[in-house]
Amino acid sequence: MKDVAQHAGVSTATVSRVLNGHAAPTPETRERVLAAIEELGYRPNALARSLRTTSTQTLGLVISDLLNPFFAEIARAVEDEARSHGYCVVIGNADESAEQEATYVRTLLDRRVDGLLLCPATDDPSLVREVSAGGVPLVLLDRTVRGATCPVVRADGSEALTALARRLVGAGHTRIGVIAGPPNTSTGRERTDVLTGALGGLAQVVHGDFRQESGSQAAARLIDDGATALVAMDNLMGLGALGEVRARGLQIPHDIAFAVFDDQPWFPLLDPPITVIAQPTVEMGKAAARSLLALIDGRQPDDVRLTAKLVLRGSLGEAEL
Amino acid sequence: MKDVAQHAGVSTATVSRVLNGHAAPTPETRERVLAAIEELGYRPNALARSLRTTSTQTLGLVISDLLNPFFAEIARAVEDEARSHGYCVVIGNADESAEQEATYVRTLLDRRVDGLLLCPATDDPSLVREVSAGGVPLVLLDRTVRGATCPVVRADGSEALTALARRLVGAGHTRIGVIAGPPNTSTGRERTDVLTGALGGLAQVVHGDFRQESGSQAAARLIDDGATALVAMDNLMGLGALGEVRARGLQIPHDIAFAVFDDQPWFPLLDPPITVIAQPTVEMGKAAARSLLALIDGRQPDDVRLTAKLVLRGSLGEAEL
DNA sequence: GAGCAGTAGTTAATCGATTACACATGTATC
DNA sequence: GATACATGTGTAATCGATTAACTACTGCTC
Repeated sequence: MKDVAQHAGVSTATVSRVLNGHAAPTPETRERVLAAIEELGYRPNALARSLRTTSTQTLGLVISDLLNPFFAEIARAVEDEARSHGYCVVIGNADESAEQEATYVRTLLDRRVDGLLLCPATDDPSLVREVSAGGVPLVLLDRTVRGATCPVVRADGSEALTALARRLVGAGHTRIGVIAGPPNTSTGRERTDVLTGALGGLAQVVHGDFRQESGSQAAARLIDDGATALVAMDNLMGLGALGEVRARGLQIPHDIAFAVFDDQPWFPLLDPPITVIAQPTVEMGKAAARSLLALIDGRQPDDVRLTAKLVLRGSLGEAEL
Repeated sequence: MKDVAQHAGVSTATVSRVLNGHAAPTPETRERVLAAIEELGYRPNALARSLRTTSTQTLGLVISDLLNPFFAEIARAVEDEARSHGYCVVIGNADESAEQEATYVRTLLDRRVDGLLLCPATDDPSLVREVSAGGVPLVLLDRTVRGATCPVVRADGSEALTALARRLVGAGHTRIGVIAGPPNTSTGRERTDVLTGALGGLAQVVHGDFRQESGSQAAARLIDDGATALVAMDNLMGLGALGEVRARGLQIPHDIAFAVFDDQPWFPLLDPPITVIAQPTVEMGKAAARSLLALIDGRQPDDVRLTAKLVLRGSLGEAEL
């Protein structure tokens, strides 16, 4: 910057004003400065700028698993929305581990992100409290924690799950296997509660960990126990469960009905196409980013609850008639 | 930091020394400083530290599309490897647009990442030159550019493609549709060249853009032109093409043989399971991160070429006998 | 022509860390 | 007892920007 100033025959203050569009420099000075910048190929040091202004124009996003297309889509949406407002997004991968999540959150805070989006790995509120205590704007995404005091953006699957339950019961299923998420996550618990509630006593629940492998194992147990229908509570466990169904040579929907919470582009390609509860992922990501930006702006955004929808495709068999 | 120093009755220099494990402070002073840090809940400002040390312990990764599971997996692997060496990764989404790619690269440079991993959207070397001119360590991943002067990490699919071609020809296919990547990407061009070369005059090539939609369109044209086999050059175009095949009610492999470059966890679940050329994505990501860290370390890593493998699963029909 | 307002630009403090150098103290050597 | 050397800590410059406070100049009014 000093070089640029010297080159243009002005002070660094003037260069800074040109750079930030401040209300001072003569058009003529402006030109000279811009020419010098161009000539020297100068680029301002964002670190120094941020140190001085205490604003990094960066949002932190900590998610459970980048490999989960659900989160990848969310990340993508957050990023799009943030960029359109001049913000960058730094993504942290917590790998469904509370410990790694905490590490990442702290790293992002140390780097002074202007705000944080968090998909909490567990519903333990201590990390959230820590962030809030630091005064950093925080929005929870997809999942919440006990006694959350910050805005939350999530999808509401109650209606869809109830509708799904009604169909399964109506079709005469009496042993319905539910491959649930971990009970210490809000989504894991709530989805399962709603579904099992709506199924009356017909549900058999096995908990997985939102990963593929746990899906196959849970499916194996449930099938062994005589389930005639399977509902997986997220797409990765759904993938695992499908693998198990295939491995056993069972036909969907003839031998077993099948549904998944979360849609994926390839579900329609299976034979039969898989019935799902689709979450508005892109909307969730965008809404969360908007809430966070509002918070950074000093406004107080409301919680956002978007609706997940049941999409019938055929894998439930007669339940879809 | 000043507060901590005051609290512990020492100077900021000593606090800094304790923080960085420097070879000076007395165990007793150390304790006092650590106690003060604990008590005040002090966390060092990474921006200030980076400004002073000119090291951010951060790598930049610019990829074409986070929603493409291939890149998501790479991102994940890069991140793992980087973290295990104490580095963070900032991911930028170029969306297959050269312009957005350039914007992102510059943003990352402005933030003074210690090094950059780039999956270039086109084979135009100007951006790479710009980065190199800035003296920032750079490694290319998956794709290269014309006359690249930096380390490149990629997968070599020649053998696999040749083997695939041999099988298709051997099975008597005479109109083989190739859904190719954009000709201005190194992977798009090379894979297509190898395959069409190996197919003699039997290939019909339609170029897509590595996205799902272009895959369906290309498939539609090729099927209209009488193709009896389809090979998609990446997983997203493969997904699109599969959709088109299904939409037309064609049976794989009876009506049409099908193969995709890139594996996906759900390919084995289709009926029949899809034959693919699998790239060692995790290895690619890790290798790239390692190369970049070596470069940052002042060493000169060699290019890395990993081998992609043909995985036969049944979607080629008699070509697999 | 003195006084005042307005404009363009400079000087220097500041953000929060790191680190070269200086200094004080204690120990070993002759 | 003087000299040398090691050790632990403090002082202050520095990284590269922003910006409040100040100065210099121009032009206008009375």
